[in-house]
Amino acid sequence: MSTSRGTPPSISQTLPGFLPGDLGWHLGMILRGHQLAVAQSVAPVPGQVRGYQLLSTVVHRDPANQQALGSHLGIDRTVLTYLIDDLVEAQLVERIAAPSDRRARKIIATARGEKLLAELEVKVNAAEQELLTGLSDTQSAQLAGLISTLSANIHNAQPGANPCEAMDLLG
Amino acid sequence: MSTSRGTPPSISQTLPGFLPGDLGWHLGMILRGHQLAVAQSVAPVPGQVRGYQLLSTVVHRDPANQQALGSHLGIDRTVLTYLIDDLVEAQLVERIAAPSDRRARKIIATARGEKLLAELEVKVNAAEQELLTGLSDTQSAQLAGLISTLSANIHNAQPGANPCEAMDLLG
DNA sequence: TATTGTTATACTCTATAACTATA
DNA sequence: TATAGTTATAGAGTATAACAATA
Repeated sequence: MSTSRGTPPSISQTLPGFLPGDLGWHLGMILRGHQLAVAQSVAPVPGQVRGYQLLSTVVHRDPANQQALGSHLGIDRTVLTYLIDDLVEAQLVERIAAPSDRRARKIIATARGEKLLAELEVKVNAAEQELLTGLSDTQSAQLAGLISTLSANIHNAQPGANPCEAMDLLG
Repeated sequence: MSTSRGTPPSISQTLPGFLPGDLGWHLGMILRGHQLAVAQSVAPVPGQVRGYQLLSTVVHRDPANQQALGSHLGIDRTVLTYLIDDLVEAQLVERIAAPSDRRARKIIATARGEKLLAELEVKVNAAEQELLTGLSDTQSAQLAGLISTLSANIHNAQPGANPCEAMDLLG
């Protein structure tokens, strides 16, 4: 019932006490810690971390329409509508007609939104650094590289059901 | 407004395109990928990944009572009651009187629960390995070590609001 | 008085389906 | 016919408060 040939050691066997499924447990723990750490920083934006990520994506990645934006954030389009509504009401973003498709709408940041994002990024950056206290610079860089690689792999391995496939449509 | 002195490079500066807050974005992406990857494997257990993690925790970590179990899983006690109810109904776990405290109840796995867990662990292990396809053995081991360290740091840094502080009470 | 677990209630988040306007 | 976005409804998940039993 075990792996029969000389298969590579599973992640559950690389560390003592690392059980099958613990990968998800640790990830959930870290993600909760992250959200707790940045919650105060992103409080001025509606929708907690989601709202911050939306604003950041709009400014830095310039998605062509709401679908691309929602796909990147892993948010369903029906949920995204309400979240954008809140940010529009806070005068942080606005909807404009997409240049190539009259059905679609492009989300752009207002001057106020860009200014707020710049301020929040300083705080979020500090919160993330504090979260990583205990890891050396080398370890932090290793972690950043590994999770980038892994999320890219997940992106490519599940082209049908992944939450960021539409990022190719940016611009 | 930037960091004034020679502070160590933040994780947002260690990789191109790594923005403040992207740590949470990548973690969320990987966590969703993980849950998607193991969802089919853990389907026989009520409560999805949560139910599997509960069963795994009960068998391998033997928490003293429901509070310790819920703290480890990051589940509120009011939610835990219903989740345990479902697993009890499926005859995978049962509630027994805690030896040291007549208020508390200890959750133990039934023979059926232990047998099912052993079967599911093989599948979960395979699913996690597939999720890590693209990472070398060395990289997988690095990742396992880093997220273990990081979740332990989060555990220690937030003794009041962390979800696994009660793991000291195990046994 | 504080804690463990349960229950009830309400709130949030998310998923499903129907609708419009465009392609 | 298919797609982008909106809206409404229902469902799952989560949080708050009150309660009984025990420390």
